[in-house]
Amino acid sequence: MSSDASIVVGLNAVIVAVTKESPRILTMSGNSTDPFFGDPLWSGGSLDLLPYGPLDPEADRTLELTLRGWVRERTGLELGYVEQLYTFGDRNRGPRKHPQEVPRVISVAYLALVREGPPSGTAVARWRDWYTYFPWEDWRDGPPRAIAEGITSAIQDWIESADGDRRRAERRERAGISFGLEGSDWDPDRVLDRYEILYELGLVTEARRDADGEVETVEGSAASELGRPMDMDHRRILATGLGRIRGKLRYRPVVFELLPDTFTLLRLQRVVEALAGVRLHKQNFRRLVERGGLVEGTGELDTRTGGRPAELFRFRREVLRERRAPGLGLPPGR
Amino acid sequence: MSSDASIVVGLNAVIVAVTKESPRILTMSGNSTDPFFGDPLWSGGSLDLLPYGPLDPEADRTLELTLRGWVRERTGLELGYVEQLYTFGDRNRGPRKHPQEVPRVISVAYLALVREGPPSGTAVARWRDWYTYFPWEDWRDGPPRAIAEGITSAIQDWIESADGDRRRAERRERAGISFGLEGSDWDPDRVLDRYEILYELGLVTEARRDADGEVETVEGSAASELGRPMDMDHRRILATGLGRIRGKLRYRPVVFELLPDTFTLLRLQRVVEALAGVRLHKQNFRRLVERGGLVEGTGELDTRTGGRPAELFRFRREVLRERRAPGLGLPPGR
DNA sequence: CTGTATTATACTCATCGTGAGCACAAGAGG
DNA sequence: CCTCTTGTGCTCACGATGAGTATAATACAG
Repeated sequence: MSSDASIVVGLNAVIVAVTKESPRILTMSGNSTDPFFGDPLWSGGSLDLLPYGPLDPEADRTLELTLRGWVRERTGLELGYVEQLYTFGDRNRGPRKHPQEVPRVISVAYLALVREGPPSGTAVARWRDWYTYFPWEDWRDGPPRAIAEGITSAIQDWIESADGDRRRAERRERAGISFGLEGSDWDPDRVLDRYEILYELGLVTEARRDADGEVETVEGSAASELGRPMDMDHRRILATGLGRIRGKLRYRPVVFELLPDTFTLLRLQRVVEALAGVRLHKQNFRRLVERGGLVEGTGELDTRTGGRPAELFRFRREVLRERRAPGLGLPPGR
Repeated sequence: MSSDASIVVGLNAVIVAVTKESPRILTMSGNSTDPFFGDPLWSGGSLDLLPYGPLDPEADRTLELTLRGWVRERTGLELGYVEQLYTFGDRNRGPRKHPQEVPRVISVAYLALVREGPPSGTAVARWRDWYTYFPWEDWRDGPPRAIAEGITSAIQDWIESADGDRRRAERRERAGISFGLEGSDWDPDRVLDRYEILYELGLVTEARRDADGEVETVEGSAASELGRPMDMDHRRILATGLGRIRGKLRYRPVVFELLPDTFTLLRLQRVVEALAGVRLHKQNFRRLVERGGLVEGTGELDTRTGGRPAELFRFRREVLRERRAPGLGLPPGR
């Protein structure tokens, strides 16, 4: 039963780190012919890819161990927090080049957090700021240009162009919830919803590629594109990961996986803001984090702050036992 | 790459309904030779199973549609809310009967909610109260007997029997968080954590089965067992589903998928309590639900309440746009 | 060595959500 | 008519949260 050879199972990884105030993910260029990572037989060509590894049925006992193993081997990175993200198994994921020749691909995607460090292993991988792929998700310096120029009006057109009042209302509601229009707040977690709407609107390259057959985006061309595209459905996977980590921040102390052992409170805040794509109130953030028992001061000070020296803090692991949902950041909204 | 025939991909479903105050899941008896559901070639034998269906690579476009399709076909049920739960792919899932002959099985598990109704299709399926499988999870009438008689003391023994202070402290912490001992609250969501500890303790049948080779549990025997066992790792999958739905209740209005169009507030509360396994404060629940805009009254009254007639309410879908996390129930704790 | 910029940290205040209860309303059944 | 049962409105205390003011401690320019 279903041991048909036309099913392929692989693992994908969204590997996140934060450098300074920039959230980064590990990607590989599609041109690489890395024999282990990638090798996208049925992919589009030169576009970016998420790290990919096939599943060896004889290999490690668990999927997670398999993932940790090949990431270590190929990049030298030791993954900290790892969680399963989602399993993608729909047909027609990616360009419809030779639909009939393409096997059914089941990708089990994982989200992983690492402390920053250069990729050092055998793979051709590099860190990129994730807002390169999702420029409309970064609200730290006010509404992103992508939103102001184009997205909002494109959405209005899309709403107006629906057939009938009912469909129009549906679109209005959906867009409103996702993009925080008409009374709704902009919810940082809804990354996937937003990407999918933009896909439907044909505003991301992948949409046209999947529809028209093939659009080889040369580096630098299509300057008007919304964000850097990825191969296959990897940007969708990335959107899923981004949304997941933003949600997780609220109720699990996962940020600390991205930070060194000790850090100032501002550093912590900047990392949270980088992930959330939103600015936070400094004093309240401090209160939340200290009074919530998430951190404890080491007596030491960091003098490289530029102003008054800041105390260095460390994560209090005990908090896991004490509080139910020891997360932080991300205002709950209305 | 990995199109090896020794990988098998299938779908599992945790299908939930609530009858009166009893949360139920759809299970099948392992003895059935249903040609579609089940047919557990490498399973243990007579134990209960979750609905299972192989993945046909040629079939439906998405995994979720495949699932909806075969559930409709075999049980006549139209699934409401469906979400992907987790993908299980570890080796050695289930009895080690013939380890070498067993293919690597990747199971994509889904959580689905339905309004109650008898299974009517071609499959040999039946509803069971899920606390049959997890008797220690039902705190609606105070601490469950399973906790009082046995579990607590077994955990104490387990903690004491660890090698060294460090390991002892680790076990104490882990058990404390999971079972709400020593200052921690009992968190309804941690269903999987608890099941895994009981598994490690050897208190659930599956643990001994997996270790010893084979323990065929005859109906009625092993009265001292903690809960009704299931085949393979299906009880683990079920625990995952139970935990997920409890967590989801907090921030998504999923309960309404289990209720008829109109209902009294007490009915709603009972359903939430059934899922959460915890009693809630009536007046506050009412306030939460009404002032949160989750429901709206229809003028009608239900006179079959036993006391004063209660107003019938309906779910307000608009709430999805208005509030960020329109969930309910489950006290946040400490 | 003085002022200014920059960051760190303490404290206040209004508001709102939530846990816990009291009180009363409106039916059914003896 | 009394009592039981369920439904519904309201209060009160407390803690979490959003927003802002004030002050401390450093670097650096002039």
